[in-house]
Amino acid sequence: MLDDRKLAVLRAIVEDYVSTNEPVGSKALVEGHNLGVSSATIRNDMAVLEEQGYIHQPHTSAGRVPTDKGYRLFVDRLSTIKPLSGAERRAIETFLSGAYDLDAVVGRTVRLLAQLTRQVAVVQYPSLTRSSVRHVELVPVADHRLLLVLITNTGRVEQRVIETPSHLSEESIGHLRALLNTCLDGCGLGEVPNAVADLPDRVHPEDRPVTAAVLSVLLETLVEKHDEKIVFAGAANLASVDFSQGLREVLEALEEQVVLMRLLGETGDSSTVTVRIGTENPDEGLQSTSVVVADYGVGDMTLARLGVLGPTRMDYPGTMGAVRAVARYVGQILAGS
Amino acid sequence: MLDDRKLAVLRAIVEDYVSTNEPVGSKALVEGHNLGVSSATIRNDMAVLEEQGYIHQPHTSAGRVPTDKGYRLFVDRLSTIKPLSGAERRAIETFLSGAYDLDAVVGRTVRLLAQLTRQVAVVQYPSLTRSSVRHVELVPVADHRLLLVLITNTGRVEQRVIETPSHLSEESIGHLRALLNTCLDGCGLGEVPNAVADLPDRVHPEDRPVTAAVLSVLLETLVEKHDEKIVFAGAANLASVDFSQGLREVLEALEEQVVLMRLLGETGDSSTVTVRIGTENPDEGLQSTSVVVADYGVGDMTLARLGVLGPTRMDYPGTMGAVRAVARYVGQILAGS
DNA sequence: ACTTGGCACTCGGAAGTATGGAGTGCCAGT
DNA sequence: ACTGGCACTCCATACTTCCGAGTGCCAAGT
Repeated sequence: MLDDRKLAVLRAIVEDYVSTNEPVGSKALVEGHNLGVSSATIRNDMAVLEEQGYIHQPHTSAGRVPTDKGYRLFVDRLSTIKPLSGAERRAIETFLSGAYDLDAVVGRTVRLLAQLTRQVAVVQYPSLTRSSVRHVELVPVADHRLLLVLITNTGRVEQRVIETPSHLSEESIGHLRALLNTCLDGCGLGEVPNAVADLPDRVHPEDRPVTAAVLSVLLETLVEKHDEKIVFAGAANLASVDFSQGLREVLEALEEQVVLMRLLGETGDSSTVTVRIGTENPDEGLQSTSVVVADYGVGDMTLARLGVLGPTRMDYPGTMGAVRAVARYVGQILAGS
Repeated sequence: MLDDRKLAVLRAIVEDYVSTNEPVGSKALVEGHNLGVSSATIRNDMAVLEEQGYIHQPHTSAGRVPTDKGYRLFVDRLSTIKPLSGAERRAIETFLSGAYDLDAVVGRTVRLLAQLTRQVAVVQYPSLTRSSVRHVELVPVADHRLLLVLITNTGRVEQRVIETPSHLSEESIGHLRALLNTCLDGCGLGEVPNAVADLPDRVHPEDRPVTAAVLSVLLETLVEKHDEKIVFAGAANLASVDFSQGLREVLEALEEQVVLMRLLGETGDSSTVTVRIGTENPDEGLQSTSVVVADYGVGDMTLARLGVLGPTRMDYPGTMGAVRAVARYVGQILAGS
């Protein structure tokens, strides 16, 4: 259906359009990319490509612009992920290595990715559900108040204040703490409810109400924090692109946690980097943007996702390279901390 | 210099311009606000106001637009802070009361304020330096690793991992924990360095290296977190306003912690709400924006600031009302938690 | 000493009118 | 199957015109 030359033409169109932001015509193509044929031939090829829906001309007598379908083909078959330059790698390394806690890691990552790609970066915090309990701590902070601190193996720390029905002695607290930790050490967060089910029966009867209160807060915390936290950075980069009136919508979408969740959504197959182009996006306001997403994690355990959002007219190979590289580095950093 | 009628004219100009976003002419003024004089008189007044620099005409034969100086006069002498409607108050209350931890409080506050004012909201986390220690916790998480958790009376929780030079027994940890807490309970964060100065001498000699490590991390944490955390929301609201090309700059400024810090900067006098208009702003990219800032805190202790950023052409009375109200509610919420 | 109606003047913005050129589609020739 | 040539389309730009909102000023009125 599409011979090699037509594919080459499509690739050339995408590349030129991405770099110039102007519809590209047959003449420019033969000059810029030595295709070895004349502009008339190219025009014929372009006519075919247009008929198949890969490119589109804004008006008669204008050059061609890739369609979403055209970008899709380009990403799937015509481009290879571009590895980062040495300088960029070093930049990533130094930028990320100074991070001392999870917030810092995520914060730096998102800024780094935004800067590297000159687009909007989105990073999801490591999943709670897929991580496990490293430690539970109970701290009395006032007479009828306990602070519950939950530390996961991914370095995430959640804390909640518990109002206790009655006063607790240091001893009871110590006992409860010990119990909790033996029950839960290394326990996957999903299994916590089961693991603590019989706890109330194992404490001194008069401590049961307190235990129940603690457990209910603990379980609540797990449920509430189940929806993952997501941050973004680089919104300023949107301003330079000219979205046809859609800028406001894009910004609005970015501020909705739910939309961001969907945005990183299912990373389809298990390939390293997933790309969602234009109308392939679920959200209404993002129909003229593309998203490049990668999983990140420690070892072969996927913890969460990160990605980049930009106009469909985007440097896909470069962006994919940056996203992949950053995802890897973050995994390493998390593993080492 | 400026008689009452001229002030009334200025007020009318500001109000009209804010609501219509179009330069306002003498005719529109006499029609909209019953000033009791003819348009010719108004024109004379406007000429004076212009000469004094309170208003400005974009081009000959256009209406007048307030200058920064004009807005300043309006804010200082011509307007009163507009209290919120009952519905708005209730909205604030229900929206904020569901927050369970500091992150949630701040997160909800910033979104609420953005929605209420339809502008960009900025909220600073409660200051660490002005708060005090409620509890310090040491948790062993691995063989040579301790987690230090610092809980302040404002509900803020900081955690850091400590690499210890040698293994610590549960007992030593318990001892150290107890020591730390007796030393530091209720201690202002600024006084921490003094309070712990003699700690190494009070532990068992063989625990001294570990103690030193813990203390150094503790002090580090205090220093690092000294620069306050700031979040913003509502960037989408910027898109609806038309900044003369400056949108990108504004977005960039918003993403710089440092700039945000300066933005909330000195709340000049101790009045409830401070307004900084246009070129009064320190930052270059924000010369065409105004900022409305208020302190918030518990009782009469100021913890931090929050505010709103928008175009100089802004509904000052309404915005000031919203900022003041939200600041008060946040204080209440923090006091109650 | 203000205020007012009248009037000439200015100038930006909208709407209409050329014009140039980039790009196309098609066709006949190699 | 490719190429050069050619007529055609139509967007972008620049230029002109024109309308009207708004002004400043002045002379007359209170």
